[in-house]
Amino acid sequence: MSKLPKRADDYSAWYNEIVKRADLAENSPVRGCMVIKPYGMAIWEKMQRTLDDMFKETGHYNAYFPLLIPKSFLSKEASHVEGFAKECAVVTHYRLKNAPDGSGVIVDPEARLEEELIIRPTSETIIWSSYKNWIQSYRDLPILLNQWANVMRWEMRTRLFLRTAEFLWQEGHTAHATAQEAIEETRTMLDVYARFAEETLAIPVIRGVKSANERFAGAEDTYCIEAMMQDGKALQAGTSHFLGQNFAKAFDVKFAGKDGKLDYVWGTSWGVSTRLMGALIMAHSDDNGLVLPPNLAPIQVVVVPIFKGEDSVAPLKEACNRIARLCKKLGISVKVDDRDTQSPGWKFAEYELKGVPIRLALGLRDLEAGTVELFRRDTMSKQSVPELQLEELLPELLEQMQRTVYEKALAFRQANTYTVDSYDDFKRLIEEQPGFYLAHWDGTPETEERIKQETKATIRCIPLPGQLEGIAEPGTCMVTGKPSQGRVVLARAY
RNA sequence: CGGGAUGUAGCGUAGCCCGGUCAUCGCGCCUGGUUUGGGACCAGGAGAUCGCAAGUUCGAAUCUUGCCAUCCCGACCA
Repeated sequence: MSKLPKRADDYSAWYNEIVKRADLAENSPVRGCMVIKPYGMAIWEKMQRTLDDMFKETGHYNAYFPLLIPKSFLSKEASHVEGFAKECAVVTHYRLKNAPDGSGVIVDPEARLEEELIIRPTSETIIWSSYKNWIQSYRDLPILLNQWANVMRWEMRTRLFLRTAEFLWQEGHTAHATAQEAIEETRTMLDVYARFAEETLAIPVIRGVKSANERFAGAEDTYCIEAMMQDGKALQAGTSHFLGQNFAKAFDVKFAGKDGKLDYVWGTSWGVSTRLMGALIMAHSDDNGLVLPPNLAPIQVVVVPIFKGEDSVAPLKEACNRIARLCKKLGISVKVDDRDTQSPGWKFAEYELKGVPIRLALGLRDLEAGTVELFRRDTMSKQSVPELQLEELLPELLEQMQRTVYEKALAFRQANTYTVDSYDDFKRLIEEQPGFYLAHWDGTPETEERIKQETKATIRCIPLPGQLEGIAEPGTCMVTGKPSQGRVVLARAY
């Protein structure tokens, strides 16, 4: 097996190769759609489990709504349909038949649907059509639902995990009696996402608000978490929307308050997708392959025996199994790879490619000395440790590695974040050194559009208070010189 | 969807310009043996209607046209 492309030579080739070689996903026969392979799915499942627990802790329940949405639903909220119309797949027929000329099957023209169905690009509309039936009184509120689902957006250019036509995600949809409560929900979920990104994915994020141009179609406000990838580009890792009464009005969802007056319900929606897999890869991995934070690694410790002659097999296997039992006792996911069909060197390279955090190798020398060779993936360093110390060492080390991976990503972001005051400087610097740029902006969509046209950079977010040092002071817009309340984050983005 | 490139075995490739024993090589795969402290070695073997479809021709991987897919650059986007 040859080496991966290097990040410095061709970042996107490196990304594409790592996804395939680490056995995460591959392209399918269907344009823009991916096959998520078992190892990739195992990582996604770990993300799901952690998030799902966090949603439940914050009072949410799971539900499931249909894949297909009546076409008429989508058009009820004007800006929503405008945002999604260009990328919808449509079901028009419900039957196939044999072609008269025997060439296969064709769509039966007799079986045309009365009303065409849209494959969901997101589920606000179908969910709010149900909420209309579920909500009459303030006593029915709040409704706090989440669903794990697939959605489809007919993208022009796709990349595995980062942008696929079909992707897996979760979408939360909540309904509230007051604007205040809905806004709090929006912020709570943003916080859940930020904690998940930082504690589980080990990716530092900036919490912020989107500018009007970048807002979700149908939302009053879109909050987001923005992460930096190793090529200095930004990736939106999660969004939480305050929907105001937009969908309640579109679907006529009213409730009677304590005072007996009817009012429209306030809504939120929030989601993260398999795109997080892309974020995970691009935030941490290196030229040797994946680097997984221990909290997400399907295999946290792999144990590899190094055989030497027939007589060494039984005792080495026994020692490996002894270590595996210890790991299980400690709640560490472990795999013993005692195949004699692959050489130790092959296995080393393989598990490095797959990002297994810790590798323990042991041969006859170790058996005699009572040691194992311990390799950690994040630093690519080896040391010999007494087997008896593993019980103490492994949990400690996994925890430490989780922190190290996070700190490395944070240091990278800090090293690639710049403050800039002149638009000419910005235009030059964004070419020379990709990263986050903190600059003053006059708050108008026109200026934002101009920056985007001229530099391909966008306003990633207006950071929430306390997110970044020294950006809260007022100043003047770097483009127009008009007043600005504080600095915003600009970057080129995925 | 606009501009560019590519498509030959599971993967990476040679051949294409100058149609005709050219389907080449490496990895991987299978069998047997020797091995195992950083992607082992030797011997033997299997595997390809040269992306798909039409056309030109006595003859097409090679020339022409259309389509499909992938990658890069734009527009769009989680």
